[in-house]
Amino acid sequence: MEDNKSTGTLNFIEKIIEKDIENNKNEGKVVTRFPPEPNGYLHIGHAKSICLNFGLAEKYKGRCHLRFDDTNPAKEEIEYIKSIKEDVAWLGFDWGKHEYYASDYFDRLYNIALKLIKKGKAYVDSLTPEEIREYRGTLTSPGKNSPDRERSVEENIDLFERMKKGEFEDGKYLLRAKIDMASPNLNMRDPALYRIKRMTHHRTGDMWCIYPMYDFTHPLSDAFEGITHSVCTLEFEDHRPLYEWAVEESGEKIKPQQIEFARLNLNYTIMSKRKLLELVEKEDVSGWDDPRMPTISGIRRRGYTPESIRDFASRIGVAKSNSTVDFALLEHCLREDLNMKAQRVMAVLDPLKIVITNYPEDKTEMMEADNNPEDINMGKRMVPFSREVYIEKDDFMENPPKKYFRLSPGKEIRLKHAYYITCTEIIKDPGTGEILEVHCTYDPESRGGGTADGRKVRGTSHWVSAFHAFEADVRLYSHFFKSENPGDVTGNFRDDLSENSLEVLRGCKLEPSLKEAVPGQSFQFLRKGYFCADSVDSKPGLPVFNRTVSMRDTWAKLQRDAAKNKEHKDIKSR
RNA sequence: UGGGGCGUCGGCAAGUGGUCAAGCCACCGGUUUUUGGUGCCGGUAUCGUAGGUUCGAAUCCUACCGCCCCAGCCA
Repeated sequence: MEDNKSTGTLNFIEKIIEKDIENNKNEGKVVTRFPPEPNGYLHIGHAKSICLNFGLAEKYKGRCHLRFDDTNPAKEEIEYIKSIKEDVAWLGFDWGKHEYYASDYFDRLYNIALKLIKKGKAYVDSLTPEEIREYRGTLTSPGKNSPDRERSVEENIDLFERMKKGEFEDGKYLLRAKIDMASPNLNMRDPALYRIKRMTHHRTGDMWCIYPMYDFTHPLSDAFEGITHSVCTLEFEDHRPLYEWAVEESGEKIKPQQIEFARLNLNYTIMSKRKLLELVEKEDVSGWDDPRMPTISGIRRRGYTPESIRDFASRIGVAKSNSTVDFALLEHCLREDLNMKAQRVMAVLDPLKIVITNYPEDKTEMMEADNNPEDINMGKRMVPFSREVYIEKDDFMENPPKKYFRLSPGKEIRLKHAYYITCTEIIKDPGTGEILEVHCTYDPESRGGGTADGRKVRGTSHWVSAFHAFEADVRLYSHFFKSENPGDVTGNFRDDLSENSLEVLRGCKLEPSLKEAVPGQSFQFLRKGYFCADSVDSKPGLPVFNRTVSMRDTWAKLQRDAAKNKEHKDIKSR
């Protein structure tokens, strides 16, 4: 991971590594790994871990392995492997030839298990799952030894081999480590090493009837690959003694060191694969890549950039305290990145027609517009202007409040890159009173958006020529959950699903250049936010846009605060 | 009542005995602005609590308090 952006201070893992390098531990090598289980899509929390592990390898000139922890055929699928690889690569990391599968180690793992049995460090247990639980004891009382604990080595070997051959039904026997049933650490009370699961594995097929447990597989896989620093999340802290036991007993040369850090929590977001799967299965979302999902594929489709995610990861830091990061930080990182990169473009999402009465009816002018004022190298483009244009409905008010400097009767505003216009008349539906269109006059001297007399025009609106506009759907996304900590109150996170996290706007008026938008391409819709052509639903010449994030909007915020204050006053005066 | 962790500004997070307790996000002011965007300037903590050690402690010691994780043949 990059240094903490401004200060270059090291996080606690970097400190450990630098000390290890100083002491020439592992000959100064740094090898990390990202070890997903292929049973779901990666999410932003995984991104933190990916950036950490690959970042560490980059920083210390080592390498980072991508290893699929595929020891449980009941939950894992090929589809997930594909998506995981895509997501890691999209984030900008390259594992090169170091793509591994725990299932590739099944033979070696089996042999080490045999070795443990021969050393008297493992035994085959015939207790039922219920009995095992009873024998384990509780948090405050020690467990007791299984009657099978002193089974002879010969008998253990025989039974284990027959487990492998598939002679027994699932659950009949279990290979357990012989450690200490009285350990205050429950993980050390003779943990399971191998269970019988007569099930087809997505990679090894029907070759195996027994599968190794995580606590056995993980440390040994690390050791096999020469991992020096095995970085995982806090909940594995208790497993560390077992991790070290396994590495030690295996006799492998490299002794990887497990280091735990706090996983990412984000407010307004859930980060559990189980819960995300539930959203997919119950069709609360369109799929794993629904733009509201915190999955990497979801935020990618939403329009987030890999750079912004990496920046986010570097800013949140790495530590051991359980913490919840403010979603606003993620949005900030995104805006900062897109501000420099996204082409500016004009799109009217909620159109109101403006007729410029003193502008020739059949005239079209091409107005020159900056593609990005932050980067002149992005050049300019020409935008057609004509007698009738659309502006946003909320850029006009018949009876404006104080400090409203958009269009209103008698007021003059600037149409960005075009002309000053002054409101002269409001045309309403005689029946409903609804505003149908607004008539204005323009100042021909203000072409391009300024005048020689230098008069100040405070309001500037974006616009689209009615004649040249093309229509498209735009999707507005907002927080998926209405509470910061979904499920906090009722215990069910789905109760906090926001009912308006997706708003589809039909027939938005877009400037013609947008017709050519490429799926996945990001734009700044001037004054509205950053939008991205949807990579699934866009068709050639007919893009659909997703709002990635809105612009910061101090005016809207002022309005909200004012409304809130009024509400409070109303309540008080009652 | 067992074991393992964690407690520094509203949210992250530096700091590991010695000038004013970094920085970022958020928030609040001001300024610039052909995006009420961006940029720029400024503002906002005495470190879970209570004792102790010391000339001096967020940093050391003691005792409390609070929060998280662990009793899958899941990872």
